[in-house]
Amino acid sequence: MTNIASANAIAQVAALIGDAARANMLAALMGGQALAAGELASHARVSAQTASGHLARLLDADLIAVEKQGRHRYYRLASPQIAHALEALMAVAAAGPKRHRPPGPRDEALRLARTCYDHMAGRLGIALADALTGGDHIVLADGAGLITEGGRAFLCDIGIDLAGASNRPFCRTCLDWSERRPHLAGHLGAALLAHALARGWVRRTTGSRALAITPAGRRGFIDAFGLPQDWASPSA
Amino acid sequence: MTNIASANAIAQVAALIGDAARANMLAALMGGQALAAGELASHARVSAQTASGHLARLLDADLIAVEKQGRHRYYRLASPQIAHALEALMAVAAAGPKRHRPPGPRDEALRLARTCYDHMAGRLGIALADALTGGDHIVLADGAGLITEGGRAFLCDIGIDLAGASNRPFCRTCLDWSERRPHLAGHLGAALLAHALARGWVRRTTGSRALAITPAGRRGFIDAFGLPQDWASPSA
DNA sequence: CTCATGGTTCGGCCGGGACCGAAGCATTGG
DNA sequence: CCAATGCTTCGGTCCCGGCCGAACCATGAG
Repeated sequence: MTNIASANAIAQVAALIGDAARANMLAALMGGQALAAGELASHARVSAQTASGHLARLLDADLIAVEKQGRHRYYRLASPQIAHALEALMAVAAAGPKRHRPPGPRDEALRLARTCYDHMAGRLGIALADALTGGDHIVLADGAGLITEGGRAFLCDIGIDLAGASNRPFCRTCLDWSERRPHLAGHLGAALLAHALARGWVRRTTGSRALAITPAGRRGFIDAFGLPQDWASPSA
Repeated sequence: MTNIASANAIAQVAALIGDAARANMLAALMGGQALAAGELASHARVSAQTASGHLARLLDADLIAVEKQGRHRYYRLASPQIAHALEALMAVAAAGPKRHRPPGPRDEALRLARTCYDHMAGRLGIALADALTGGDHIVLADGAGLITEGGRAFLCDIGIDLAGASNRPFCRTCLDWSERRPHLAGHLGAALLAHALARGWVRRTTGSRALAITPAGRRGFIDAFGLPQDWASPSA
């Protein structure tokens, strides 16, 4: 008898994620921004009442959190742990049944650059991970990585301060579902996205997880991180 | 419109895990050993027919794999990715709703030492992680870690060969659900368990994930890894 | 105050799927 | 060849839970 209580707890969480409407809502929230109930309803393609019911259940289970603002209610993922679990499920789903695997996002903009919870994904995310790895600034293991001493200095020069992270790099990897290769997540991934947004290298787009790369970004990423000139071209 | 195809794929996987009977089966398989259909049925407390149906669905989705042997059919998790996803869900479930959280395993033997898929968990797993971290043999980040040069030599001396892992440490952490602290998983974790089993330091117990620590193990762990004398006493 | 908008609650409908009894295959042993 | 064991397939029941229409609150605007 392995502990059946914990198995049942897993089942409850998984059952919540295991509904198409709720999964679509959670996937939308993986974009990293808080979304209003109505937006989530349209993402999931269900009516407002139905969405409300789903959101109440997700809220009750602490999978999401809510913030009231005027007559809107903005929902977001309750914790990075939730995002991590969704990523792991995504990896399983992508690797699993070969028959009906989604051929990745149709939208070219999404393949190029998008947000993934709180960091960058798509070819941009992968190019950054490759560049940092190639420059010996980070070392990637399976599922995670560490920042080297040189890498810490390098990032500090660029202007990315890994606050207080004396010996705790907070660097994780996340399997990119369009490119099937790992990109940077975790604390470092979030810091990179914040930095790129602050410098105006990328802009969020409304209604999509796609990131728009500005002209300054085209130069900035190449100059600062040493990305190859042709990093934006499809598939490595 | 974020990609709804991938969200639906997640939903299908999560829905499979999100049933109490199937979750219990998968949790049992997290012990790392292949189990026969009948054993899984009793773990899940359902009839053989019901279990068979569940197993067929899990098999169809490539969450588990089967090996026929005589008139038995032994099922196991299809990949470490599956185990990883289950771990992540377990972490969410444990951190989630405060009301009905399972107070951890009642069984003292499980709290002391048990298998977690292919590595060691419980106070033993945590003590090993702490000792290796304290000795600067590994460095843990959130969710992963790297082996230092000294650590590689140290492990090699003990007799643990990290075959071909030149610069790829294959070292992950896994949140221990009884102790709420990370223990070692990944390639290194599996190697440690294999080593302990080979030396006769621990033995698998039938019908449970608990690991029995032999007298040789009591000495071996302390001598080889420098565990504190009182590592087995409850909570650090 | 009154209306419009965003969101939630209530009630009833309905389908998917979990469950078990019974029967049907395979494999091993006598 | 027959019996026992382990597992799967079939058929039928039943209930959980997703869905929407309608009505009900809350907030902000005129």
